[in-house]
Amino acid sequence: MRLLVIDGNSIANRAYYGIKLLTTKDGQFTNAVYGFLSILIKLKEECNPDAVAVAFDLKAPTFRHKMYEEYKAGRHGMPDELRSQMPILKEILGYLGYTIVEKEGYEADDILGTLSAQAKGEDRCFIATGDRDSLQLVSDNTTVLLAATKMGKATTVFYDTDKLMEDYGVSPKQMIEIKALMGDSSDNIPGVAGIGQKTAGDLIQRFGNIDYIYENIEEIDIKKGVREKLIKDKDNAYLSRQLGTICLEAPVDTDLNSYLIREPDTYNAINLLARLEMFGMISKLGLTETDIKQPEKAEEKKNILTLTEQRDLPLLMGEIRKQGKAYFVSIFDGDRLSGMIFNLCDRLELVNCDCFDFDDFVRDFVSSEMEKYTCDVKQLYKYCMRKGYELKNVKLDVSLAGYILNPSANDYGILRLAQEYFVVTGNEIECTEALADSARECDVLIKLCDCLTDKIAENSQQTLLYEIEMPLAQVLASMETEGFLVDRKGIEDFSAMLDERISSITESIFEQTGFEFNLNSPKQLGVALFEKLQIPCKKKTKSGYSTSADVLEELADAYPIVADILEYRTLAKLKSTYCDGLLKVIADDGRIRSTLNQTETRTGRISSAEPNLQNIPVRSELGREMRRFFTAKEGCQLLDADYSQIELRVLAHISNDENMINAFNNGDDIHSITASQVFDMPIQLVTPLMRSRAKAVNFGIVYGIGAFSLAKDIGVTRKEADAYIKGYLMNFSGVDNYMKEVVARAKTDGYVSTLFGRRRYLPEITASNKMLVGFGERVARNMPIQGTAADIIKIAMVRVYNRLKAEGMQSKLIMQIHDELIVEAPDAEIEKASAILGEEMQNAFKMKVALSADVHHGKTWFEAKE
DNA sequence: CACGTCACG
DNA sequence: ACGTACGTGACGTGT
Repeated sequence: MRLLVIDGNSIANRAYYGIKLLTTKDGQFTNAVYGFLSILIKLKEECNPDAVAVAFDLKAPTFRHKMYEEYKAGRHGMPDELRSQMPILKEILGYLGYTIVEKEGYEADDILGTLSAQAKGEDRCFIATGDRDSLQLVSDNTTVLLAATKMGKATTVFYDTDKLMEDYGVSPKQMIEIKALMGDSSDNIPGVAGIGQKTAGDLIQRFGNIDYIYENIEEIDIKKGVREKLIKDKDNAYLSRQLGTICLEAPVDTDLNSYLIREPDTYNAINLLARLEMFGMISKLGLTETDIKQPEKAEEKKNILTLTEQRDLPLLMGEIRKQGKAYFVSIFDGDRLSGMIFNLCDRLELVNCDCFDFDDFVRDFVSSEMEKYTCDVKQLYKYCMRKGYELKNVKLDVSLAGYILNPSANDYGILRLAQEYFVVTGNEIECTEALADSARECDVLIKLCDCLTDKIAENSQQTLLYEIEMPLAQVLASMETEGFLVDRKGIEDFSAMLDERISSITESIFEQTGFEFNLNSPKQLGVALFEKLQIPCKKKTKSGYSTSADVLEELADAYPIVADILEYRTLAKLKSTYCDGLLKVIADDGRIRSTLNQTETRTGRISSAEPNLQNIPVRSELGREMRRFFTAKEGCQLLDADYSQIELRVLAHISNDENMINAFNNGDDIHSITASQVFDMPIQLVTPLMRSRAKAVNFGIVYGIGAFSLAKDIGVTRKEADAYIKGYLMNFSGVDNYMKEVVARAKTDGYVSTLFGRRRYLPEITASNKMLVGFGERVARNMPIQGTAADIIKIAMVRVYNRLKAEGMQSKLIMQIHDELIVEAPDAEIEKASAILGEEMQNAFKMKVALSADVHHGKTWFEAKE
């Protein structure tokens, strides 16, 4: 028999500290469980055991150990975030078929020792632990697997007697002798004061054990100081040996047959893992839903995927219509719709467009009034737009519903959502491998829709889902389809110009250093600047010197080379990301089509990717030039409208701060007003410096503020920054109250929400890690503001899109940059479209302060930004 | 694939 | 004593 004995506490500890904190959305920490299971999978592969015992500490708090516990509680005690995971870990291990061993008054170590001693006659015994204490248990047939984390990757080192001799130069038994001398602070074993690992190892290698050492203490060849220390702590050495010897006779079940791996309880295991939101782990552990023996399931439903023949399409359409609601998934192969699967309750029906032409069917289906329930509807909207079909009456996109219910996930696919919301059907589907996932998606779709619809109603998030996100999907589809026309030649020329400037600045830099290196490597740059050139280093990162712009800027005046490097960075960024990056993605028609993600951000904003058009340079003069290459097509102009101070206006509204509301309603410049109030002087006397500091304070408030960071940002002392914040919160007491309230609510509810009910869960806000709590609090202060602003511009987008369409105009919304919308409008429509844009943005939502949006137009984005 | 850096709101 | 503003995405290096 091959026996694997795991030190449960030690491995859980390694897992907990080796993996960043993870939580489910309702706040249950899961990282230790996740890490433990990952290690377990690896161990099983490496050891191929027949029997597994997982040992846990269960120590009675005796007097001696009480001190030890208290000591541990102060320094290395088990944090609550880990403690809460232990029962769950034990539960899942049980379901997976492993036996847990624990005994009142004994540590896991003792159980490892006892079972390994018991396994003497067996083929092999493996002990898995993170703790070097157990190395004394190594024997001819007992191998200790030491789990360690190197560079964030879990590694195991196999210790047999040879390896032990190689690393420590001693036998397993002698490990105890070493410990007797060096002690172990984490286990409260005193050892001999002043003797560390090095000396202890050396002594035992030379003399074998402490008995010999003490019997011959005067004769043996050791340094005087060492001899004195040994004599002084002789009692401690013997006590330590006793304490450090692992018990081999713990009263646990020693019949190794009791630890044979059992058949897993798949049903409970999967359900628990799903509750822990560890969906990937289910398959990693080799559990599959079809394995589930569903105890309480009465109906023996078996879904069969049938292929619709061309001639049966009208029949299928009739059947869907009869059902009233169409539940379907679309299968895309790139931009091509390669098939659709419909859920007809008693079976799944595949319409495979590779077999025949089904354009007519698709057109009839999408443009029918049938209620449609599906997933990733933006993709289908885009397909329909390209084909010139109208997609009507989409009732639900489960991805969007999932995102509204919890925006912190990374995957909003049907199968993951089904697991998250316990929609497990276990139906077997007969179909080919290629279609398996789509078929399973379609299979769970009805139940998932019902479940998510209920949850949305429970949370009162109907408006958000049905009035904002669902209609927005179509708007985004249209924007993605339109794309943004760019001037390829312009970018190419700009790129060539940058190239020349980069060459010359590179040359100049290497002339100054006297040697060449890779300027793009922060590592090499750090070495060059701070070692070879001896420039004083201001800040370090975990992997070396920091060479970020804020550090370099401080050095730029004193060292011309640093200024050159900053310029190089600017030019290199412009060239690689903005010139070369964009040139790569220009379509044949000269337009760039970015993907606008609707389920990406935790605040409700949309994000833009491949390429990201939401971060085209604007702040620097040279970078801003890029915007000259984003243009309107022949006969059109770009309209650019941006909200003025939308986040601060939102803050004024939701905090109901009279002072701030009045400032906005008077049409005052908010940063100047803030300055005049924080610095307590008439607005006419506010200097530009004061205004800019006040502006930073306003930003800080929106971001959740800390005096330290504000100080760093505006270059004043911490104390001054603190005074600014205090002054701010005194003057804007409504804001002060709001900030306190929102944090308190986050702590009681576990989430914060926007004016429109968009939620973000903040499980970390009740953690014991102070940094994590601090982060949670800042997010709690920021998300409702950023998120409400995001809600508002989404409403505006839907309304602008619908108005332009309803009025039969050719103007198209083509881009959104968080508080800014861009429309491409035919010259003849400029005025009307501008008016629509401005009106819809300003009227998107009525608050206690009016929303204000400025609209400008021009041939290029550069010109349209006034 | 993670990290450092930097572009935007 | 320590680390410190919110939300994103892309590029290049180096493990």
